[in-house]
Amino acid sequence: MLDNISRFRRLSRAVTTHSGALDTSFLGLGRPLGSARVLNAIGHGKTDVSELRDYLELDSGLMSRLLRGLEAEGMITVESAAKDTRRRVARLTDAGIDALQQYEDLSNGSAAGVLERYKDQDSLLAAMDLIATVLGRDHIRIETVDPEDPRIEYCVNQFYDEITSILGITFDPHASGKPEADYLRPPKGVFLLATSDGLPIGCCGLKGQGTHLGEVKRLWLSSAARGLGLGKRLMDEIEDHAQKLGMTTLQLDTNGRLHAALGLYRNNGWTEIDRYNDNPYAEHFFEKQLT
Amino acid sequence: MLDNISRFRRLSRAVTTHSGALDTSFLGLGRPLGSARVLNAIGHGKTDVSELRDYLELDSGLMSRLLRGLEAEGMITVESAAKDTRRRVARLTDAGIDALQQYEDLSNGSAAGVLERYKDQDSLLAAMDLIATVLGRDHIRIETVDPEDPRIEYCVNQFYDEITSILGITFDPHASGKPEADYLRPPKGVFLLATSDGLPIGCCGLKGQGTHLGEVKRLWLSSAARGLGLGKRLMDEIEDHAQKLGMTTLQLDTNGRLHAALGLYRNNGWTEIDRYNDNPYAEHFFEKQLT
DNA sequence: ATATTTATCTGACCTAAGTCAGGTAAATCT
DNA sequence: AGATTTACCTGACTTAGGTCAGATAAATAT
Repeated sequence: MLDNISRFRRLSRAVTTHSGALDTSFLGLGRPLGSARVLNAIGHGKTDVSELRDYLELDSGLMSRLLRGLEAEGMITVESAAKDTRRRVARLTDAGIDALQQYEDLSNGSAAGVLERYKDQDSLLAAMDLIATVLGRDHIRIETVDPEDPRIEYCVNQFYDEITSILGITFDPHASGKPEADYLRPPKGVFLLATSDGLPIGCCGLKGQGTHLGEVKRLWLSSAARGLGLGKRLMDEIEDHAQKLGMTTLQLDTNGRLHAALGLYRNNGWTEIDRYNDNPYAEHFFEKQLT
Repeated sequence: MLDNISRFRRLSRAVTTHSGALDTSFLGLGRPLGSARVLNAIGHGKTDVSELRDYLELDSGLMSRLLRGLEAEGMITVESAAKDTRRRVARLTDAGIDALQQYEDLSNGSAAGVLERYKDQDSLLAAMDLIATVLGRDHIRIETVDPEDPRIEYCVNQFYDEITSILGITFDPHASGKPEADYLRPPKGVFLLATSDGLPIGCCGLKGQGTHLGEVKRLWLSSAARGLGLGKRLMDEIEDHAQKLGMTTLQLDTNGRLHAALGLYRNNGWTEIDRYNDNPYAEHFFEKQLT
């Protein structure tokens, strides 16, 4: 009925109308939007003036004037940094903290209003994650993190949930040989986390023993991140890290019902080998020589 | 990991960044955003100056100056209306039509870029439809339309597709007794269409024979419109129309696997009755007395 | 016919937002 | 130590966007 592009524009309209209404209510607090942005940024930990300028993409002159304005209002104080007295650091006063809270209340209220009124929040949130991730696909970050980082815990739990539902069984992580964190962090291994504007959308671990042999573990992609080539990006980075760690051969196991994963391995230089462990959930075993 | 409200705000950021980029490229055509909005509005049929003012919510002074600017640029001409010479009507010149086309190209290109780069367009579009519909839930319109309206055809095809996939069979609309359009339009019956910002999201037909007995047919809700109480709204309006058409009893048939529909009927005063037709796909039959 | 209303325009004025060219003082390089 | 760079500030200026109080002329009401 509506063509695809109209449907996209319909989303844009809905969201911008919604956040336009939010801007208007922000203005209701009697402070121009520019000052409000600065106040909010300071409240969210951007305290260095240079950091603020960078984050908000403002000219230094304009930035300076906005800070003077907030200072005159008694919302913030600005002091020179101890280390480098050229740098200046902004801090919220008590009045500033109150004002920030008003903004938070407004914006939470407006977001929460939509969410609370809708019955099936999970699918609504999943739809939001998908769209935000696809729109921001060029800004997906991959970083190395500690295997015990809470974001990794989140990813791995998602991973177990999916395996449980796909395999239709109660999956016991310990039965598949839960890798110990020490083997997944330098100097033996590494853990990669992919995020899109703060949301964890994928991970992959490389388990090592200090030998030439490494094992790829816990490759997971959020449903919001499928079809963006992120699986390949993660695997490529894992291989780079493996080489830097002195590995020459990588192995992994997987289940035949994880079609996307099987395709990824087969198309990227992995060859199927015989079973090399007793993981009851694994059916397929792969190996790749690093050159 | 991220709380729900952060996930919502993440979507807002992604969309507004995206349309902010569009605004910036609009500015690349060397015309301020305000003039661009006026030009686009005129191009989309808002030709009366008062209509433009109303639509764009601009002060008459500002409107006037923007029109003078576009006139000086040679994009539009403004003439007095024939009927009421106080009213003025704007019209695009050939140069204006060209300029409008540039804006259209930009905005189509930017939407199309996102869509084309993503493999699973259908689920992306479905996610967009869901969010736009939920955000715009207070602006859902229900109107009576002709049963042969192309938008109804679209809805009914969706309806058949869903039945086919839910029942796991090749559904033959004729076998379920395709109702003839004449029985679904005044004076015998009626057809309702629900739209959200132009997108058809639901429909319901009332089939009549000019007697006291009516039949509810083809109640369909887009997956984007579930959980918004739209099913009940449609049924309530159908009952109102039925009473105005002199009906006292309504009937309908449905399949047991359409759980949401069964729940809707059971919770809204319908009572299950014996089979009243030979529709092979129907398993449950309901009746409601109008008081 | 006169008074009132309506549709638009004009001029004067305002604010938010942003640019740009220096200026100052501290930090860093050579 | 002197030159250069960095971080921030100030003043002068511009543009977009918008408000408000009339002015004008046509349409409508009495």
